[in-house]
Amino acid sequence: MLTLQQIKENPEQIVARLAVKGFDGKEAIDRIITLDENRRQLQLKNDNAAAELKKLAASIGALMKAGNKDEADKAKETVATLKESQKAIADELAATENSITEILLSVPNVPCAMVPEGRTAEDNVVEKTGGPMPDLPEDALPHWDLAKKYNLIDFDLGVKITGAGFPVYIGKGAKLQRALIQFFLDEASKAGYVEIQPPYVVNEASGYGTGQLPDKEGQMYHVTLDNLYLIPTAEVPVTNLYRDVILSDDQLPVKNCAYSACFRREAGSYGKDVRGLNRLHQFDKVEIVRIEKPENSYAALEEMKDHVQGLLEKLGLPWHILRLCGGDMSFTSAITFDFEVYSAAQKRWLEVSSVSNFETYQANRLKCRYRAEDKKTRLCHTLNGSALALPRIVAALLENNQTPEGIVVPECLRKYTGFDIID
RNA sequence: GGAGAGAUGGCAGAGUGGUCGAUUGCGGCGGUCUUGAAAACCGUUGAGGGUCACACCUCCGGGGGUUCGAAUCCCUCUCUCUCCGCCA
Repeated sequence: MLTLQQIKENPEQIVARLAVKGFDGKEAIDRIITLDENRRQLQLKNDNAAAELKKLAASIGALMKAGNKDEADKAKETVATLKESQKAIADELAATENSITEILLSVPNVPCAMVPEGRTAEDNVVEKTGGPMPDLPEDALPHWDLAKKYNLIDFDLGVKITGAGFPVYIGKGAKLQRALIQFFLDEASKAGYVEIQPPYVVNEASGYGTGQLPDKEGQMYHVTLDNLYLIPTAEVPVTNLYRDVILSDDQLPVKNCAYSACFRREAGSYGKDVRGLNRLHQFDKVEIVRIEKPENSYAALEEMKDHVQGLLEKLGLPWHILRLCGGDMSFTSAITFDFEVYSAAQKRWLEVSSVSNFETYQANRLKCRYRAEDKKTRLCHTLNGSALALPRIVAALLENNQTPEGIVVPECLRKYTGFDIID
């Protein structure tokens, strides 16, 4: 969530920037400012009353010790009335604070200055394109047919044992998965990311920390018996490692990577978007997470983009980078770049990575701070990105690399798969 | 699943109703000494709100209660640890 400080510093600018996201924040921001003024007054009243009560309690203690019971009893009476009025103030203060938090939670992050205006995915800006565009024959097969032809993935078996969206990878299909995971992790390590193996199940507090709760509750699998949630991305456990933490100078920047299976209910998805590997309830992903000082976060973002681009280049896939417009960005992001690869048989672009800077929005909820040079605590900037999500990479690899002889495995993966071709 | 113990500042660990936001040790920071370092010694060192800055207020796992007064007593929830059982 946004900080009160941010809002108070420049409310007009915040409202103007929120409009880029298609969010009308005028009312909320005005209300927050009013409530905050109110809060400070109540705080002052409350503090004074509390101070008075403390003094009285101490004096009663002294009177009792001195054996002056009458005086003490008299003082007790004053305390009783004062206490009642203090309680009323305290309640009002608490209510005001709750209202402020509630409104703050409903206001999305402010897009940074580089975010283009726009409402939908149509308005995203193609920033950069690369990779070899394959020239496939007309009868090229989509990946779901290839998966069947070479017995790599069995969607029906997944349905049998679990349900739609839970594919079973078999033989070279399974090995290809493992190879990609290993490749992505090794590349991340080379780039200086410390590998983390997190739990795949998190508690409620972690869900709130990264903002999946309360808004996106329906998107996570919930283990009701133990009130735990299956992670939708490793971002959740990894970022929450730094919840309620004050990082020292030598701990920054934090660069973590993590492989995890990801679980998403994807309530409301349908149609061609969910065919084959395009959208799954369980998939594999290597995530990179960074925690940075504010002044470094945009340089870090560029570094992350370069890293992801490098992966796609090594895999030899046609890619482009989209700078998401305000309307297509997530609630919590200040800026997001999506990477898409071209899946040549489906003849469509598939999103394989999303790299975002959350600035202090996520850190504020997480209470992830660092000790600045002036010894004060400041909120960190948090960033994350997929590097990369497997299913659509697999879809594109299968489709783009199909030949009459079989599916050619990219050079960079061969030492992990142990084979050059799927036939 | 059964039985028990516990949750206090970066860590360890005191504190069982009255200046306790909290003894002490370790760690961190600053200094003295030293060519430098170590050791020793001295000082300093939680977070949030509030203020121009002070003052002041809140926080001893969460919530509620008793009391003039609670880290300390009561209720409740959550979590952790130990032993037994089961098990990768």
